[in-house]
Amino acid sequence: MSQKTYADKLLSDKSFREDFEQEYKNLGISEKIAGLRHKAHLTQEELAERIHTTKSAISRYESNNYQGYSLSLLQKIAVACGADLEVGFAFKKNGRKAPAFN
Amino acid sequence: MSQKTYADKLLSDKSFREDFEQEYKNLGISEKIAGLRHKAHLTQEELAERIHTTKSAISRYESNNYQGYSLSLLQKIAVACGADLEVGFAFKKNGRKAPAFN
DNA sequence: CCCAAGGTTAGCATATTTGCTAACCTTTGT
DNA sequence: ACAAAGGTTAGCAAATATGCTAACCTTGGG
Repeated sequence: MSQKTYADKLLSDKSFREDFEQEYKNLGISEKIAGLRHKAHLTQEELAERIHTTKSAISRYESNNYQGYSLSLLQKIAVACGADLEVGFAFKKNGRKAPAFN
Repeated sequence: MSQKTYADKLLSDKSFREDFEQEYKNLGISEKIAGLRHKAHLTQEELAERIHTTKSAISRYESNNYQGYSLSLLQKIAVACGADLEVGFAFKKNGRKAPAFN
């Protein structure tokens, strides 16, 4: 069906993902978006329709080196996938793992 | 598609969606930013200097009806206050669960 | 081999955010 | 009363994100 996208690879190959997250200081957003979309069983085009944009915009958001995320668009994506967007600040604690979202 | 998902409900039930969007219009970000800044013992002006902007921009971000948050600026604020920015998606459970951040 | 589905990318006009200045308000201390 | 600190707001140019079209790539099925 679909080609194996970067986000797909990130989702399926755990060690690849860990390397990726160390190397790039992304917040991992792109992978989270792709993961959320897949859980909602939507294609990029279907998600795009729900938030009144086009599949190219979704692809851009799921691309690994994108920097321009806005909370408003992230929230539209969340709602369209039946989820909540959660945003918060956390002080680093020694050795403690970051809160798990999903 | 095959089944009526939660997202479908959000999309088809207008009043439900409006309530949802109203409630989560501004995720409480402004309060979280101000709280983080206070925990870091910084004034708006001091925080502004650290991220190379001005106090008016910080005030705008802490104002309760602002809509234009970008992840990049939120992350700068987090780092300047010695914290991490956490972003994630969570599927809704029954009732309202308080976000587990700080 | 073709074709279609799903995804990616480039390039552009428009919309929105950002940084900035300058003014203003409120509180606190002297 | 005055001054200063901390915060708010308006208004603007510049920077950046968004929506869009149109092309392209890759994979799987017939």
